[in-house]
Parts: sequence; C-alpha cells; structure tokens
Amino acid sequence: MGSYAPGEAAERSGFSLDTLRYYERIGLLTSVRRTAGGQRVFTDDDLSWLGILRCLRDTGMPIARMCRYAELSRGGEETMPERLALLAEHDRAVERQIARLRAQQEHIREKIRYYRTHAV
Amino acid sequence: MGSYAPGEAAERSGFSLDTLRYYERIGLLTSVRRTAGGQRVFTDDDLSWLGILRCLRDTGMPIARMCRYAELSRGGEETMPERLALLAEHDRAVERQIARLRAQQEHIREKIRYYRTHAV
DNA sequence: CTGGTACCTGGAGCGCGCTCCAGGTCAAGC
DNA sequence: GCTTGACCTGGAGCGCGCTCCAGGTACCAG
Repeated sequence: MGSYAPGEAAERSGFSLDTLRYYERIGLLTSVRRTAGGQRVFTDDDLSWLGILRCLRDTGMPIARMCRYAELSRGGEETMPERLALLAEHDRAVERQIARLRAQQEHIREKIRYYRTHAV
Repeated sequence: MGSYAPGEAAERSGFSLDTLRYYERIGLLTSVRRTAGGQRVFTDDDLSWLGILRCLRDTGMPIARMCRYAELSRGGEETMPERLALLAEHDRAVERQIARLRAQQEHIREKIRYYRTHAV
C-alpha cells in the first residue's frame, strides 16, 4: 500500500500504460509524482482517482467532461456545487441510457420470440 | 404509405442521408430500389429493417456484426438458428451492459451522497 | 559493473462510424 | 423550357479515445 510503479498501477486500475500517460497529458491525472530519474510513482490516492475515472468512462462520460470534473476537483471547496451538479446530471444521463437499453432490449426479445415461434 | 424519398426515409428512420448511403455501401441495406433516374426509393420494409438496425446499433452492436446479421437475413430459412443465436447472444451482452451501468451508477450516487453530506 | 527489463518522451497512426465535399443529375412547379 | 432543390457518386476527412513507435534512460538483480 502507498506507492506503485506504473506497471502495477496499470494492472490495478485496468488502464493501459499508454492510457495512463495519455490521461496525464490531457490533464485528467495531474498529481502523479516522479522519482529523481523521472519515473512515475502512483499513490493510493491516484488509484482511487483512477477508479472514479473508470466509473465515469464506463458509463459513457466524454473525456472533455471528465477533464472539466478534474479541473473542478483541483479547485477548492467552492467548486463543490458544480461538481455535484455535474455528477447529478451524469447520473440522469446514465438513467436515460439504461432506460433506452431496456426498451431496445425488449424489441430484440420480441424478435427472438418471433424467430422461436415461426422458425423450425 | 409504401414508398418514401431518401429525405423522408432519413427523417423517419432517424439516420442521416449519408448514413443511409453508407449502410448501403457496406451491405447493411441491400433491397433499396431506384427510380429510372437512379434516385433511391424506400419501402415500408426498408424502414422496418432500418428500425432493427437502429435497435441493434443503439444497444452497441458493432457494425461488422450487424453486417453478419444482414447477410444471414438475406439467406434462407436455414439461417434461422444462427440469426436466433446471434440475437440471443446480443441480448445477453445488453444484459451485461445494463448490469455494469447499474453498478457504476451506484458508485456515482455514493459520490453524490458524499458531496451532499460533506459539503456546504 | 553489467545486463535486462521497465519506463521515459514526443509524435505519428489507427479503428470505428460516420460526415463532408466536388462536381454532376433528376424531377416537380411555374 | 427553366429553375430550384433534392439527390447522385466516389473518395477524402473527421472526432474520439486511445495505441504504437523510435530512440533513449532508469533501476534492480546478480
């Protein structure tokens, strides 16, 4: 616990090394320390931030929006309302996404039932 | 009812004209008739096929897989089992997708609750 | 000290699913 | 007949989110 080499961070977070470097470049990941020689060192905090990113990413948040969230998180307490608003809005987006998936899934199931009864 | 100009087909299906032409190029849409002058004419059947494509697309099926489905649909009765299998597999994929969304949504909601109680 | 592997950087490239463009054709209304 | 707008084709380009590469450096094991 406490500090992880890049390879281990990749493994634990589920992001590739290239993706971790990419996220750093675009400002999604800013707090990663370095050794004297310039190698990255990830902390538990970094990993938990990556956990949040994974969660937002997997639920379809565009990277630009994640960057906005990251920016707010770097800001102080006064960004709390906006962070909250952003997450709440995303929560609603996920809800809509699930509802649409369910509806479309129902159509697929009808199609399947149709095949089951009309074929063979 | 029965035949639609490209613009109307686009409007009714929700796909852009360019997307309709693209789907035709890659073989997702093969039955569209033409006027003597070469303009497309869409039928109700075309529109209902487009409805299926929209459904598969919106639930995240890759285009290559939709092409496979289209190919099977052009085949005879004997492709029924494979079509059925393809749809059933996709249904399971959608189910997994929804489950993952729900799980991640729960994390987001925890985060929101955290902000609500700790901030302001 | 040496070897080997893990890591570094900047920048180019990729795969998907469209989207746009140039330059021309078709067709309905006046 | 003429205009006007919708449509045609082949092919290039784009936006996203990575992914790969070349050429070089760091660090640990023996």
